[in-house]
Amino acid sequence: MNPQADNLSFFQQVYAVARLIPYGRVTSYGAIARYLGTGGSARMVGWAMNSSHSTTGDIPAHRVVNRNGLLTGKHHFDGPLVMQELLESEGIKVIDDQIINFNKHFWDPVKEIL
DNA sequence: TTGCTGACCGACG
DNA sequence: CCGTCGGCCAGCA
Repeated sequence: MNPQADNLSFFQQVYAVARLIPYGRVTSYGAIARYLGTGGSARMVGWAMNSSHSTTGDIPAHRVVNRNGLLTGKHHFDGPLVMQELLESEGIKVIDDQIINFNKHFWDPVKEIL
């Protein structure tokens, strides 16, 4: 089979969507995974973010949180407080690693991107 | 090469 | 309500 059957690899697709996240908005790993059609591969989305530091281009990984709006991956940044600071810098309130009004800031690629 | 782990999610009991 | 399990894919020992 052609490894290039699809346009881009799974990781590349994740990076593409992550870059499309608008300022002051957040999304979840599962939402991205669902948009890619993988659904259950939500873990790979997080793994892709882990490799995002290796990729060229700005990947707003701080705008990607888990389904609960919890900053689960904050420890993977330069510091455990970097993610929260970045979100607050964009007008998103974060208390105890939990995004306030998460639903209001939530950005679903499936609904936003057609 | 095989096996385990991982920034998750949903279902089941 | 809470604990547990399976699924998905890629990287690493």
